[in-house]
Amino acid sequence: MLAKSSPQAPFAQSVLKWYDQFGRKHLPWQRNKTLYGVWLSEVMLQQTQVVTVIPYFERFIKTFPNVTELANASLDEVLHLWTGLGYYARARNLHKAAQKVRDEFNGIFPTSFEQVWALPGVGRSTAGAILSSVLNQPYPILDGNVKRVLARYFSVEGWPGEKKVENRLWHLTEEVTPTQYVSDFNQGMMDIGAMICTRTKPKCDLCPLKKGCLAYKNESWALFPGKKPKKMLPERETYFLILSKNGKVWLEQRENSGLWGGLFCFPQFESREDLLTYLSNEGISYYQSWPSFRHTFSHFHLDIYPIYAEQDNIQIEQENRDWRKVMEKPTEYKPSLSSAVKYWYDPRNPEQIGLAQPVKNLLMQFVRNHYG
DNA sequence: AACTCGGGGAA
DNA sequence: TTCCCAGAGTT
Repeated sequence: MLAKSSPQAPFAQSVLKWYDQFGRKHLPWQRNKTLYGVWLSEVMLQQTQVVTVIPYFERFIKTFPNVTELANASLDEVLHLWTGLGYYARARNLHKAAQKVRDEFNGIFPTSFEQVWALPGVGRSTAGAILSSVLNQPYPILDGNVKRVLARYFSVEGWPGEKKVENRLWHLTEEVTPTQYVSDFNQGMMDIGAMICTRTKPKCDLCPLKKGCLAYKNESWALFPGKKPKKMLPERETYFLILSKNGKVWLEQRENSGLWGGLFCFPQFESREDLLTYLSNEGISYYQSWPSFRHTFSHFHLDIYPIYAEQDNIQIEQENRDWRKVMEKPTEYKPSLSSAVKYWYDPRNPEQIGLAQPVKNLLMQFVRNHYG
């Protein structure tokens, strides 16, 4: 649980000395450190690179200067600011945690490890990162950087996704983390992982830890950490209906869990036939297929087939359009999402809502075609 | 223990 | 293309 090493131990001392000279000390969340700001940055940085996070962090801090303002915002506004960052459960948990701090801690961010760990979206590593960074509390961390540094230094075999390997790495980071100067040490470990002990072509000649590093000694950095067993990503397909009405577009809000949870999306159909049947039943006969594209998630490929249709000025347009015959079989329309909220989105006057990245891109395409 | 959850940078 | 990133929650 707690750090164990002496600050004078060679490992800790090497990291601390290197950090003093070369470490990163001016990232946006490192100036005027607060528990709120560092918590926000740590959640954003989960599975997300620093350069990607920076603009999102700046917007969040500007919009929500403190945890209470974040708690009092609507979830839609939070998701709107999170749009494009991915892993949207982080945003939902962030909002929930802010309300917990507001309601249970009187708006004061908690300072005990157990209380911070109990916040939604905060695991052991993130809790340790927050409290060590801001308050210098002696908790070790274990993110992707630290895993890579330790796996190489100690030649830890196996993929860190396996529980056994992860437990071994947690034990090692406890052993190596000093009981003092933990803030600088943890930041130093992450900086070494990000700047020196990189995934490919590590700069071992510049590494303060090369003296005791087993991978350096054996020239085996490429073997650590062990790789995730790769498997074929399944392929799925979906048909987006981009239905225009008086310059607005029909969106549905997805349910608050699962993929793109809480975000707004075009109505989806499992097949082209289903979509065209719906249009037919609505008396909409003009449509056009937009170019399909592939959107890849962490666990499957999604081939998206956008179909654009409009239902304004139908009678007038009727004569100038290249009409197509669509299916006439009457079928009940089943919403693609059971608890979906129907919503007419005005791209000229957009509400503060969350949009999945491909939806956002298609809406930009719509605006260019329709207005521009 | 295995699965679910995004999007993008880098090679 | 493939890998993986300041991981956590659910089943």
